[in-house]
Amino acid sequence: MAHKDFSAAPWDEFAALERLGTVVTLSRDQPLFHEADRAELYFKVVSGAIRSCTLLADGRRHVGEFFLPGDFIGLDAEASYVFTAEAVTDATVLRYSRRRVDALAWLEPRIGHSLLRIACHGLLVARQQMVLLGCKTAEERIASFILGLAERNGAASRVSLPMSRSDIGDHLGLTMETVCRALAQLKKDGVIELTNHQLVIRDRDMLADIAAIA
Amino acid sequence: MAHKDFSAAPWDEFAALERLGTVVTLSRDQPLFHEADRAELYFKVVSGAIRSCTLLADGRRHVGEFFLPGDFIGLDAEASYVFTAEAVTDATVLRYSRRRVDALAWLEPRIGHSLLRIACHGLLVARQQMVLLGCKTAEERIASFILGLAERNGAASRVSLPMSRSDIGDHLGLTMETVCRALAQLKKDGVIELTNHQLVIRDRDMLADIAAIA
DNA sequence: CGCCCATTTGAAAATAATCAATGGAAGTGG
DNA sequence: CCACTTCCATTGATTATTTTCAAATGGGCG
Repeated sequence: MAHKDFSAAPWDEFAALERLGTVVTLSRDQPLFHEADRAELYFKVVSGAIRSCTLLADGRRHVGEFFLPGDFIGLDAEASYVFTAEAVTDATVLRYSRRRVDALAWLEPRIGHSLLRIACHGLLVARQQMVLLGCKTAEERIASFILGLAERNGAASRVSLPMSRSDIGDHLGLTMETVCRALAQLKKDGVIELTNHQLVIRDRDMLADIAAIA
Repeated sequence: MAHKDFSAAPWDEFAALERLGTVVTLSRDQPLFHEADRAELYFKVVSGAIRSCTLLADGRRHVGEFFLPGDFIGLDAEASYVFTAEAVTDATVLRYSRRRVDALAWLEPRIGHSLLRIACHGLLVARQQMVLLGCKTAEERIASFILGLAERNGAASRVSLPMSRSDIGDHLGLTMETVCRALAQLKKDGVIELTNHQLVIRDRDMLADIAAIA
């Protein structure tokens, strides 16, 4: 699951791990790993954006998450990865040996506890996404998505949208066209300003209203 | 997240905890805890079924999970519960002091590791559900749901449906009526037999086909 | 400058939701 | 034990949201 330093404390331990990481650079659409690969590595995004994808047999695609700088990838894997991770844009990530991190977790309860907290936070996010997918209309989904991105960016009103409209659609259970129309509606209503990959929140309260947060 | 003994080993530790639990009995629709309650307890289902619910401001409801005998509830909570847990049917659960379990986890890495594995498995299930909600048609959702229940029941072909059609609908992002129609269709096609709260899988391969598993 | 691809917009079609009525099972009280 | 009541499930008809199909626009990059 994605994770930012929402609570500083549990990360002190991970700071010590940083230097164990190896830098990996990815270009747009390049895979970091594939579904069913043996999960031998953990990653942390340094720059750019990564998406996790799952494909159904007939080609339908689901984008589970967008990983942004600071987010960890694969910490929650079991034996194999259950999704493919691909670069949304050119990106750099740090690569860690899972074996080494896990060994540390056994020796040092604080590390293990950090991993657990990250997993639990991932579950929290996953549950919100399930509510979004299970209950919300197209416009509500888009509004929720924008607010979520803004929060991850320190509640800034300027939000970067590095991913394509299709990526957004596959993440929100909508088609590209529906994403466009919902964004156009929000723009028309003066709630957001929008250029292709940059967005400004003009009326956060209205946006939160539309998002129909639980 | 829900959890069964999908892998026996990490549960040996928990077996030792069993005797710390207190029995709680619930009657149909009775809440076990509410969203936003301080999370001071963990639970394990002994009999019956529990559902986790989230309500939007306008009354739309999402059922996150159905917890069946053997499943744990609340292991992944942060400070407060993020959903309400209610009895689907009359049920009995075991109640554990979270404080005590967590203390043990700090002392004993194996306990902590068990908690982590449960959380990761919860994420796995959550991701599958997001794919279901994000990509699948009504009939595919119902087929996936039935298969999921059957698996949790040891891949038996006889499956109990203790929950109402509305519960199923709110879990799958469908209305009660659509659930009925999809079930009727599967019945008509001879894939399942169905009486109100009991279901028999007649053609598992066909059902798996329809489910459009990744 | 021009090409290519992503995005946007429009019109038609489809899936699921809503509205409405009926059927049936479980539970209550006489 | 039966009649009654209530709630849940089912089925049908209509509506609505979103998808699909199609075309046009526009931005970014060579």
